[in-house]
Amino acid sequence: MTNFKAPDQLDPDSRRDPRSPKKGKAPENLRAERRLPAASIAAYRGMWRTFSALRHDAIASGMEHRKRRSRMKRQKTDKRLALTARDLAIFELLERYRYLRSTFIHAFVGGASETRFKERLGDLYHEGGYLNRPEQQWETAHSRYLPAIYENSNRAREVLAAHGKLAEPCPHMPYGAGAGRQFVHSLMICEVLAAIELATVSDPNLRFIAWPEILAKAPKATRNDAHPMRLPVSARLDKTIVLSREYVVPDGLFGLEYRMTGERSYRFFALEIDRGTMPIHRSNALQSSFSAKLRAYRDIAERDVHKSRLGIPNLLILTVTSSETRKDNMMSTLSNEAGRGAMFLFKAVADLSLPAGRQDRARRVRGELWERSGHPALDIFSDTECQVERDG
DNA sequence: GGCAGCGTAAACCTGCGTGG
DNA sequence: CCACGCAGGTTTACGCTGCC
Repeated sequence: MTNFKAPDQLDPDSRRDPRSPKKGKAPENLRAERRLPAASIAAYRGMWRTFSALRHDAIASGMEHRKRRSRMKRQKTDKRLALTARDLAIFELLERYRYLRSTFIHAFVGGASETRFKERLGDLYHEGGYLNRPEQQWETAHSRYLPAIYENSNRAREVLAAHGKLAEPCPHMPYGAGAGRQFVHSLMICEVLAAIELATVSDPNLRFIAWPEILAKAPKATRNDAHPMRLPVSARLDKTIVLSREYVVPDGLFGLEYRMTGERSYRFFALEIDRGTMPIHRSNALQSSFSAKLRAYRDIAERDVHKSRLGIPNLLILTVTSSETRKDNMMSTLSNEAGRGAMFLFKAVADLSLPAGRQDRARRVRGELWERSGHPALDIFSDTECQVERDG
């Protein structure tokens, strides 16, 4: 049986190191949760054994040595599980980023020991069933050597709902049918966005602006739209090019707030993840291609769609590709077309699914500058060249 | 009421075994 | 081959009981 604490019984201070002195007393409700009727204690005194003691006895007597559980299949051992505030933080994080590896989750919600943290994730998966390990992750060749990928189960969502913390799912990570086929793509969106957000959390001069905040400040018509992230494109871009697409939906949309100087400045970004599946060029402009997408974004910028539709002052397009060659091809495509080259930023990121060794995956995104065609490379974490905007 | 002792729980650690 | 699971151990906090 899991020992699930009711919403009002969570220890708000459970993330602290218990060895460090705690200021004040524990909340009354927590103490109430731990209290047992005196009669029960008297009845059980002397024969009441802890779970771990029982487990030690079982092993000592040679009755049963517990086999290592499969990482791919849920297997309960009836270990007690009391949810903590940190567990809720994990659930909240996984509502924002549908798929994240254990190392990313640890980087966000903390804990002195990553090993111990992974064990906790294992408990939330095996014992509580609060987390899932999506099966698609085991299909890739190196998956066994990589930190496990987690997502929330419905049970985690029920807990969040009980605490009034269940937010709307992010539109680029839909929970609907068919989302499974987009697993690798969705994972890459999550990892790139999470790496960028992680790069900001340790820097007091930076603040990550997530999609819900952008949407909350968008014009009313957009907020009421069933597909607010759709950015409408002109049907006819010029006399010769007609695009089939009526809108572009970025893989991700986020902002960065810079506080390096007294004034706050902002940049907003549309993220495009390219896994090499879409052709860069196509002779037929009606078919989807990377260059058609670039034209669509250029059209959006020229008509200030980002301002009218989302209420954001600027928009840069980040394209993350899987190889240097492909990135170079994309950038040369761009150089053949005049104007607005400064808004397109490129970075080739080595496959995030491959073993990273000692290298921090997050640093691969933060580490280098973003390249531009015909313009100097840009550090998106620095406010140079950044438009200064008043807050709000 | 105050305090010591005990039990429980939840953090932490290192070291080693092992599934796929 | 590597992350994860597990064993064994420590530290800290807190509630309960019994004693003074």
